[in-house]
Amino acid sequence: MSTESLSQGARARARAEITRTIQETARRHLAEVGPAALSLRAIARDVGMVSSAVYRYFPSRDDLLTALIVEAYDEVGEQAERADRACHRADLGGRFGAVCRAVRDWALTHPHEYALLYGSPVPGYQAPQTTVGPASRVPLVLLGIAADAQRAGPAPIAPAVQVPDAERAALSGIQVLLDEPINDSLLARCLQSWATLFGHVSLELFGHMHTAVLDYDAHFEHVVRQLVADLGLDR
Amino acid sequence: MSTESLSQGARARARAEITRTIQETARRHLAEVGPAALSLRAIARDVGMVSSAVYRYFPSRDDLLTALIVEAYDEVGEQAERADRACHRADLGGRFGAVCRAVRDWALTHPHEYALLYGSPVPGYQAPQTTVGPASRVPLVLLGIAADAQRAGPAPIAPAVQVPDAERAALSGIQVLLDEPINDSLLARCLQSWATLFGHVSLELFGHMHTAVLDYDAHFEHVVRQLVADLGLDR
DNA sequence: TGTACATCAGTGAACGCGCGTTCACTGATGTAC
DNA sequence: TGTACATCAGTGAACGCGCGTTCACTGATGTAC
Repeated sequence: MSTESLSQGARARARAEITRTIQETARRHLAEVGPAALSLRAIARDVGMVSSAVYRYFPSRDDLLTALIVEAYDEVGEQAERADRACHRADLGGRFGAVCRAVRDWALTHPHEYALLYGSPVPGYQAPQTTVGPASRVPLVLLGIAADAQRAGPAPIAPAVQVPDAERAALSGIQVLLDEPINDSLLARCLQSWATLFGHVSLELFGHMHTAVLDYDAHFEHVVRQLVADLGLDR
Repeated sequence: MSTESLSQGARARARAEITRTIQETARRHLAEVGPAALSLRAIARDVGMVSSAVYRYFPSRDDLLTALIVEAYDEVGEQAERADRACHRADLGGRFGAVCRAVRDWALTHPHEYALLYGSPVPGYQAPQTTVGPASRVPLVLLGIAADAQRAGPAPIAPAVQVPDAERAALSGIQVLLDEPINDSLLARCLQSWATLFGHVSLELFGHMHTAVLDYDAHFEHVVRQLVADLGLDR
């Protein structure tokens, strides 16, 4: 008998397991039909319950959605963190590229989940505070690389436009989240690369590069290399 | 009597007018409830018809959606073109910035339309060939600026990463669409800026910059200025 | 250790709603002679 | 110019479907004495 079952009792254990089953089934449905067509009734049917029984586990459809969103954010976040960790700390360009690739790979293998997180907001759904932490994992990985770059000393960084006061102020909200402040020019570049990364993935995944770009992989690789150069990470 | 009414006859004229009314009503609904909640029945109700009557004008919900998509693409496209035209031809940086601002402004004032075009694909909907032309208006404006930049002669362009053969090949699909080829390095940068632009707008509009970036306008302006510099348009 | 009671998972029916699409039909508008 | 016929817009009912959520209830599992 595991500690878990000892500490929980059979009822609580069953409850946890069924909650998990429902969420896994929901996740499978999400992957197959997408966020818009996700149906509590269909999930219940698939689990083998009557639809009203699901309410014992999730108070509403939105709560189930929240669970899925958090799970998905955690998944991309972890992929990104793992990719970062697998690189030598000093290989800043390698780390940045690995993170970008991890995000894109996850998106390509989980298109509907990606759309749930980064596509159109689900109508009527208001994301609760719970999602904020998981949602910031990927950005934090990118910022971590920027922080290490700064710590490594001034780089032959690509000529960056001067940061005006307005932008400095706009970025101060991020600065307070960081252990030590990042020079604004690098921080701005970092945010810009964040937009480029997700912009590229969204345009690709949502079909806007169709017929124009012939080889998505090659183009993405090139863009990443260019971003590394622009961030001054290729030393 | 207008030429239109003469050449068309009363029935055809009425038909055109009602078709327009339906589409305008649909557009209003789209702006209010978003693509996912768009309902043919609700539109018909609002127009003052029975739902089945709409089928005299649009063979299916998807055809109505296509009309809205084309209309929206044409709208952003025209805004972008107009913004470009309003600048001095030689002011390449100014033109690029104006186009970026036009796209973002349109997105901010038409969030649901933006989501329809650049957000998650509508489930079950397959965009027909008709949308391709209107969809490429914005990219073509950006490419036009790049072409003019090239025509203006070599620029003190920001150090660009060398374009490998794979990327060159990936971009050849765009080259054939252009009047005269653009140097691959600039073309790659141009596509990258396209991703940054739409990435920024999507992240902003879909709520991912919340609490992190404090002043969206200021940050966007800075990113645009940086893009102009990276593209070598600030001469 | 055994019994009485409380807790809780799951049922099944119902509420109230909405959707896209089809089809036979009516009645007005246009067309051809 | 007037009449017969064809075209076509719009109606209203129906098909068949699905959804999220509530609620009174049953019966099994746990808890306290």
